[in-house]
Amino acid sequence: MTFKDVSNKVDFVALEQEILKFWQETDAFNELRRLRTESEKEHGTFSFIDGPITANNPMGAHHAWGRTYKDLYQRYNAMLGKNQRWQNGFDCQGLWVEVNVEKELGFKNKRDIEAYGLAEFMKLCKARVLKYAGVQTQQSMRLGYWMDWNDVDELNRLRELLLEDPLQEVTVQGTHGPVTGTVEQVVGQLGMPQMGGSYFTFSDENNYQIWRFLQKVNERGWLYKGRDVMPWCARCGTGISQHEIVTDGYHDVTHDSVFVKFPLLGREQEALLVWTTTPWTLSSNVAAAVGPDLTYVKVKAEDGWTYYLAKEAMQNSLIGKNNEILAEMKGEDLLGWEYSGPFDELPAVQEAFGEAEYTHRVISWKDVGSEEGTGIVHIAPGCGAEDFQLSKEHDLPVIAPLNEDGIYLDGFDWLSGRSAHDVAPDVFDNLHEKGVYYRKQRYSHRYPHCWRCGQELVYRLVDEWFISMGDLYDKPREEVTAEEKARSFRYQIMDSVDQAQWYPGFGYDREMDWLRNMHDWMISKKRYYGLALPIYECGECGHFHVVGSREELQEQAVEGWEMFEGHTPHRPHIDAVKIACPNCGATVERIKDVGNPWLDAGIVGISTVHYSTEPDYWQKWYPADWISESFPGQFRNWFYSLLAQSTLMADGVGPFKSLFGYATLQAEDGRDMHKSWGNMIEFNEAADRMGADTMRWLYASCKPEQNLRFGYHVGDDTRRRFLIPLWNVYAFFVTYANLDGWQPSSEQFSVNSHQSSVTAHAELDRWVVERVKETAVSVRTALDVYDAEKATQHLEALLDDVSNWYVRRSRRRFWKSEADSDKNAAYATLYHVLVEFVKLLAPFIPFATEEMYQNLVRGVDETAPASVHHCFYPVSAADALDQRLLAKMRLAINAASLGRSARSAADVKLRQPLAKARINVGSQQEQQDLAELVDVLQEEINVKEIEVVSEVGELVDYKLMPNNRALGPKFGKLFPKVRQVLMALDPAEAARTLQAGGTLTLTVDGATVELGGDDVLVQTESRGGLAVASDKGVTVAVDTALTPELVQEGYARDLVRAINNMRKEAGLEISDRIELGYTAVGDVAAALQNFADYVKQETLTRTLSEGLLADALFQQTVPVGDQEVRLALRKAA
RNA sequence: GGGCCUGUAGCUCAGCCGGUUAGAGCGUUCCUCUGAUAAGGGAGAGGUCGUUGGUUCGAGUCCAACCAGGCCCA
Repeated sequence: MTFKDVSNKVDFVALEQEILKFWQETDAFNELRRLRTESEKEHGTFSFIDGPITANNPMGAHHAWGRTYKDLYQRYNAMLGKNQRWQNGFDCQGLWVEVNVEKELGFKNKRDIEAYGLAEFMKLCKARVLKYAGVQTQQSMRLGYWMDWNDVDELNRLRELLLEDPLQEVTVQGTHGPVTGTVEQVVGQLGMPQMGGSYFTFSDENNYQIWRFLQKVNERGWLYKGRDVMPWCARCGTGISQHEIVTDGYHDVTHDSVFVKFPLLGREQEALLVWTTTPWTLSSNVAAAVGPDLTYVKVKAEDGWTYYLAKEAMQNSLIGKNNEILAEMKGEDLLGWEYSGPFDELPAVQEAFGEAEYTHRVISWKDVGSEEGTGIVHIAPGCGAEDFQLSKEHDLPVIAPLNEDGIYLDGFDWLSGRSAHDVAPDVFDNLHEKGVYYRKQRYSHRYPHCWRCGQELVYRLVDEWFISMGDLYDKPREEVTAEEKARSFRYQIMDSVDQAQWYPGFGYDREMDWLRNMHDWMISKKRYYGLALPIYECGECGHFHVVGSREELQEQAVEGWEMFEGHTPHRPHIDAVKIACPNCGATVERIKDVGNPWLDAGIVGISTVHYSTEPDYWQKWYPADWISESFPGQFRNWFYSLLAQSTLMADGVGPFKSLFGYATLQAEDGRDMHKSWGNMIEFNEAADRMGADTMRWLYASCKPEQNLRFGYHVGDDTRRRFLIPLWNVYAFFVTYANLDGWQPSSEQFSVNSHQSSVTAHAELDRWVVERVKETAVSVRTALDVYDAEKATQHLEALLDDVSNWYVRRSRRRFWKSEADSDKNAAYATLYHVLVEFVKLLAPFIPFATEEMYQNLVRGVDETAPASVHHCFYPVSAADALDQRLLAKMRLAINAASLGRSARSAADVKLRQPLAKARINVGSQQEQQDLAELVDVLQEEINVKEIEVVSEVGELVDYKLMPNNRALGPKFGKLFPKVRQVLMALDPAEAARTLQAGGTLTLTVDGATVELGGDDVLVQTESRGGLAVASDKGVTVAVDTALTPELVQEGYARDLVRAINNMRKEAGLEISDRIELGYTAVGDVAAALQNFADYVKQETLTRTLSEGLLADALFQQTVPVGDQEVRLALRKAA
């Protein structure tokens, strides 16, 4: 036996596990790396920089989508011979890790962390990262993702040792030998050249490169400390940057909003009516804003008060119907009016107003509208971003009420010490007591929430560190001068965006849109576990200094270095180091803030390609040829930070040449996947139930720019549509090749060296080989522009042609017992097709293709590459394809399909032979092709004769249609009448005139109109009584008249089918001979006599005799024609 | 509040510069083929092209408004 036997009942999941073991045992990935190091000289490199995955949880099905693309294109490029870095990345620092560790420890807020101890807390954060890096590594391998993965056991060992004691010595196996150090030091070197494996953003190198980046930012004068009102999470105790808040952060919630009276000074029972959705901010009210152009009214209300509010807001605001309008005025008429505020009794308010010598007053703000609220807006500059802006314009005092935890500071009387989140009811009561409460209202709106912990945000006045994005000049980009560009970071980043190809194209516009609109980048976070911002702000003189490296810090350190020595640059140890202020010499400590996590992810374009240590390596791999991530979110996150940091570090050379983005993975019900909704699919579950190849084919074949609906139903569909038919072809080949003991010859396959003696078969062989070549061309073309969807379509079309035409048409060549040149050609051809097909498919479905390759190729040729993934991708010249042959066979496939369709329309089953089919095609070439294909078509359509007719009118009726596109513009309003007259003509006659090149002369409204061939479309439609089918210029008609001979032959075929079915049910081998007995009368009996040879041959029957067999192995009664036939068989000796 | 996208069969989606009778896949019903088949082939049923106006000889396609959903930015 040449090949390992293959069952057509395949368990893909079990097979994938076998292949994983095989790859591990043969060290297949590392062998590929060795091979590509060698082929690099000839084929060059493919540089991929991985966007880090957050090492915080197990992977979901959505991660597998992205990782399928990443693996697919890396494998494809490997098969092009290109060398690669194969480095995966883990995102390791930031709030998400902290939040989860806090949860595990049952912590409520930041104070719990401080009490627990920073050093211990950091240790747990790093350990959590190592744990999930291990989990995700395992899962990625299960997907078939080939990368330079870390040994998962080693990651777990480091994690355990770290938890035990970070300062104990450890030795691990590195790329060029053992690496020794404390556990903390070794973990800090993960992913570095001496260690290999995935990069980890908590590595020393990553952190120090961000230091260098921030130093450069500062050198340009773009780094500054800003005071602003920012969205703030009270639970996490940190500001949330603009990058983080949009979309993900907004949720619909319902709050109690309140209408409050702001009594006007010096007027009795007169007040501004003001509305707010955030009652806790009333304590910090400073002003009331009106729209200068809005119309306001003075209203005598039912409660005896006189209110001022926007006219349009009356209905939504005032209680009752008996409110009398006393006067109308413009908003600007109210400006400067003074009022008493709702919390004037609070010490903090009195202090702020006293210092500023200010009273509450009405100010103007053009953005005030009257659709919501009262048209008079409560302004609290310490509690709202727009309010804060206004305070700068109008020189208003700022009252900031909250501390980091969202608790009222001292000076707010009864509010002090309470959380802003739950004071609303008491604020209402308090307003009531003071007589300024009007009413409350339930109000639903989109309100920002913390993207990590889910709590509602508040707006809080803070000091944070920012990177300036620079001016946005009010002119087209091409007019921005070099000097202006040098000042504005955003324009430099735009230039990097220009340097890349964006797939799909709208990604370019989205990124540009973000760059035009983005604010300065807030990079600080008042947290613990993350990048230690290397900013040293002098308490004496106010100067701040940025340290650019560990070495610089050591040089400048004046105390605390020994506390830090030997540690990774994280809190708390880094905080011990103090430097001398370069300006005044005072001792300065690091600001306590850590960095925005997108700094960690964005620097990897620099830090992972040996930027500072190996310039040659850096030059070789930067910029990346390709990066890929999911679109939503990444324009303002990873794409943005990668572009920004790389552009500055690489002096204007953008980080990637092409970017491929894809949309969002949804559940089959069309909703986002959420654990709590029960529609979440974990990666492991999907891989175990569906199989990784199935997932990969599903992902590769979908439209990347559209949201993908993922689930087990689409999985089943994908497997049935592609993997199973592919496997069946493979199993068919192996089954028969083994039966025949066929084996591939050692010389290179060529059609000529394996030519069938049967002309038609030789042509079929040549055709399928051309189809493979054609597919290789189109798949390469698609993959070269990252169009996996198109590539899979070509590959599916090839499978259809191989399975449903080539193998089906060739089946008998494999069955027959003589081992002649025809059979050998069939084997050689199908073998060649399968091997090439498997290579074409290898990047898409690495498991099944490996299995097939091992059996088909490696099993018979020990000199072949050890894995299909070590092979080169099939290559063909597009201009050398035999287009004639391809078109000819396409015509045959098309005509056969139409023939079956015509039979079906006439309700004649395919087993019933018919006398004749008539076929019409347009061109001479096609007519000639058809004439050469009559044998094929006779078999396919099951007719005795094929007649090629040159005149389609013999098969169908003509129908005339106006060519609207031509006639519409020509006749305009007259067109309907022209159309009417045209339709009234005799279609057959008119068609003949036009086909002869003549023109039609019509009389329309007394005028004469000439219509030529371009003006009229001649269509055909089935003629009543004929079985006809027509498509794309091909028309097939079948003659459905039956003769007794045809009927008998049909019976014979029915019997063959029934007998073969019995053989199968009786459990006979395909090659077993049988003896057969029957009882039948009339036509059926005649059929068995007249077609005895045919029946015997088709069923491997030695003797066919009337009457039932005495010791039958199997017998059955089957319906044939209108009678029941009794059949009995036994195995022949 | 501004901007963008989407709305076509039960489901998922095509539909070019406005042009004839609006298509495909899945599902469904019926038929058929099958010694590679967990497959294949054919036919049928299934549509107010989100709504309302407009432009035009002609609108799924262009324009306007509205409705619904999504996204981006305030």
